Amino acid sequence: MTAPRPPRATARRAVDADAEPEKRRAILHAAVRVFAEKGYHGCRIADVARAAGVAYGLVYHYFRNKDELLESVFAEQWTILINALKAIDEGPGTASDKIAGVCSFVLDVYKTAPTAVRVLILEVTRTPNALRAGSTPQTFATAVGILADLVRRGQERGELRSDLEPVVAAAAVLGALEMTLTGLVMGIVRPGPPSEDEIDRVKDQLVAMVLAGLRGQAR
Amino acid sequence: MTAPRPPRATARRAVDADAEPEKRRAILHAAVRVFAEKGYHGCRIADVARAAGVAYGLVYHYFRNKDELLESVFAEQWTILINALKAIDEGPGTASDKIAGVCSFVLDVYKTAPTAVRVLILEVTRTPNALRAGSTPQTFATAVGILADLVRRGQERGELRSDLEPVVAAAAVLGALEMTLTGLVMGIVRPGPPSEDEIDRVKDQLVAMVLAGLRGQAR
Amino acid sequence: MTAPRPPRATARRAVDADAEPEKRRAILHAAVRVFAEKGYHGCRIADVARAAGVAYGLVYHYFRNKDELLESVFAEQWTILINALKAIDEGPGTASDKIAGVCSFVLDVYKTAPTAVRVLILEVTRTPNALRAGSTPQTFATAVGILADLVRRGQERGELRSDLEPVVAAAAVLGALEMTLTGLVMGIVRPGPPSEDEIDRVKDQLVAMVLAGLRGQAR
Amino acid sequence: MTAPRPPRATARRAVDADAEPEKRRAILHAAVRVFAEKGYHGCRIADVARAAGVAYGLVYHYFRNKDELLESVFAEQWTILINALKAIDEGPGTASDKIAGVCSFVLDVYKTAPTAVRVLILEVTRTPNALRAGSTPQTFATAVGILADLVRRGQERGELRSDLEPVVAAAAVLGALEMTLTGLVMGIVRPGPPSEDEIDRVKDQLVAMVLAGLRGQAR
DNA sequence: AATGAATGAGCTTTCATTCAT
DNA sequence: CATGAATGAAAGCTCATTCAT
Repeated sequence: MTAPRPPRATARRAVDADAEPEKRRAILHAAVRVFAEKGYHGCRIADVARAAGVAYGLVYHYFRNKDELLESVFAEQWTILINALKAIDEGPGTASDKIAGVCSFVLDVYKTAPTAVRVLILEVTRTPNALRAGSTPQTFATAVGILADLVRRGQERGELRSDLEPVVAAAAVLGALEMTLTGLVMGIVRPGPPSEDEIDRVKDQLVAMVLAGLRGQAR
Repeated sequence: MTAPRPPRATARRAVDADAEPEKRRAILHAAVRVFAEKGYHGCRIADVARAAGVAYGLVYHYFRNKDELLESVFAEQWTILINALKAIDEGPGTASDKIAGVCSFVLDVYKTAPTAVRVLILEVTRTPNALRAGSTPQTFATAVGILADLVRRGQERGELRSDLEPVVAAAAVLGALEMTLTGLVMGIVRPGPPSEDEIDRVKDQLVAMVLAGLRGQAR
Repeated sequence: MTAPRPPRATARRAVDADAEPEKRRAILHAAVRVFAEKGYHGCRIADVARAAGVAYGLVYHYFRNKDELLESVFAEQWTILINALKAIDEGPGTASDKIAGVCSFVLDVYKTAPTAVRVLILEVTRTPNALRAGSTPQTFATAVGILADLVRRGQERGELRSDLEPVVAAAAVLGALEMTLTGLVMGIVRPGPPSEDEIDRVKDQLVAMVLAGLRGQAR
Repeated sequence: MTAPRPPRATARRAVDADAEPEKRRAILHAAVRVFAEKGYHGCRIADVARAAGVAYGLVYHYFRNKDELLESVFAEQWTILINALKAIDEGPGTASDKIAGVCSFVLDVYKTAPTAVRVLILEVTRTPNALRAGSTPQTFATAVGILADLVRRGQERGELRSDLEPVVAAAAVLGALEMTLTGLVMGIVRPGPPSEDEIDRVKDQLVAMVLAGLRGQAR
């Protein structure tokens, strides 16, 4: 999930000066879980603290208030996604490969960390304005932007149809991805939590559909 | 305190017996606006009452509680959408025509009632479970179901590619529609509120993309 | 205490449109008591509500928050004092009479409403800045100003010594009044709550001292 | 983390054994400032630590708790005042001289340490009971007592009028002193922080007024 | 001696809901 | 029908105090 960092020269001192305190991490992770479970307003600080196994007040030691905590949750999740998008973008392959890669990435992460993905994708656009002001809108735009660039270059190389505005195409792809996920999560595709196989099958269909949509038929 | 009002000239009362009271409508409409503006939890009864220009308590005269009010909002909006989908579904034309019709319908409604559309589409999956139990989940499933049927018949008639599960395809189409809308609303496609022309342009691109995706590659 | 309003033509309807709600008054009065008893920070909203015999939330129905409540307490008390000062100022008598009248007024009110006086006099200058910004500083200045005017006119008429700046003299008089009261309240003059006789005796001494100070000896 | 400091050249340490640690002083001084600025309840331990430039926990190393810290602040300030009063009391001169001396002392100290004086004089009577139990009430009474003694001896020597109870007179003098100071501090006498000259001018007027008040009219 | 993370009781504030008029 | 005052549970936030290092 996190890009592989270059190994340290010296292995000692895992805890360095600017390292993030362990409990801060615990709180952040707990927040993701609780948030995913209960949504923005259902997510009580007390719940987060309990889930993280820390005292109530410690949350306020690390985060100014509830909004800042949840902003941090978003920021972190988006950072992960955006880094992944960038890595895919800068990697090898055709535009089609990369778009397929994006779909795969999201659905693969979903397999291992469904709650995180739910938070990331489902809650983005429905958070209160106050929060959005913090970080989300730009980050959302950034994610769309990366995808749009990808589409644009595919168009320039004649790989993708050129009668679509890149941003529009990017948004549509992201939306298809999100709602498919939602359908999976909500048990609309098939009741109950989806199996890995099922996720893969859906992934293939999604990729096929998306690519066909972006290439368009010659007719 | 309240001055006695002059009695009505005509005995309309009997006729209005089962008509929806004007103030109930006002409350419902206000709820849509406030809900769209602030989201589920940010939407306070006091806000709705103020926006509707009625007294606080009247909301509780017409609705048992907040959840019932918001359920009603959803129910109303979904009913409109589902009726439209059914009408399109049952109307004439190929599956492609109908899918294009759905996209057109949603984006056209958006032109005249953007907030309502936002509520309808954006808030569906993020409302508390309590609410979903009420009406939303089924309705959401219903909408997806209609679209899926449409896809299925298209496949049976050889019009659409048959390597996609209808529900998956339906979800993807709905998602593409929703996120494109979101992009428009959030000013990601172009800053500022979109013009009608712009919405139409986006609509054409969306339809082209979606149909290509559902038909498969020309190869 | 409140200036007598012109009697209404019709005696009915004691509760008119702009009348202050009874419970609001109850809360305000309770606030004075609790505030006097426990000071600014010791004064909990819960205490005030209980003392007023109303529900917790009602306090917030009438006052935006704690600060606004306490500001109102101040404003009310000061209004009473300032009105009394003005009445004395505009009444008949020499400057000496009026100054004696002011001392008498304060100590007399103290006899009947000791807590109110304590709040008014003791807490004025020690309230957090936030509160002062609200109302107190101007009002305090106003009270001093009225006294200073009184002194000035006494000087102009040759009744009081003219080698004192009116504001300085006014502040000193007010201070002597306050601290004497404090001494009485804190049992420094004599242990236990002071009797009415005692208050009168102290009053006489105070007046004698203050007037002598403001007249100065010719020597 | 803290770099090792060079050892002292001279073995002063033994001598300093019972000396007050430098950081303790820093905390105490910081407490005076913060306390003066924000009042008892507005004064947070964190603020004091920050103002003193020491770690949070160190405050608790030197003081058992917040109350003890603030008691120490009071105790220190009052000790200074009471010592000065005693020195003046036991020194040479008439009662009038001594009373003038007290006024001068307070206003002179105010010139060099305005915040300390404010704390000392302004906060005395408004601190929570808990604190008073510690030290303040007695000390306050002590200060008044010394002044009262001074007045009594002046009366016995026929220097001051004898129709005043010494405690009452003492309280009034202290009050006049305090409120004049307050007026100065709050910019009621003249806007902005007072100049030294201004303080001196006010002092002369105050002394003249107080002495006239205590001597009574020659009649 | 010195540090600052960690704790949790206590208070303020919000807001859905009720109810008397 | 209509009103809005009244209620109180629930949640956010603060800050004195403790403790491991």
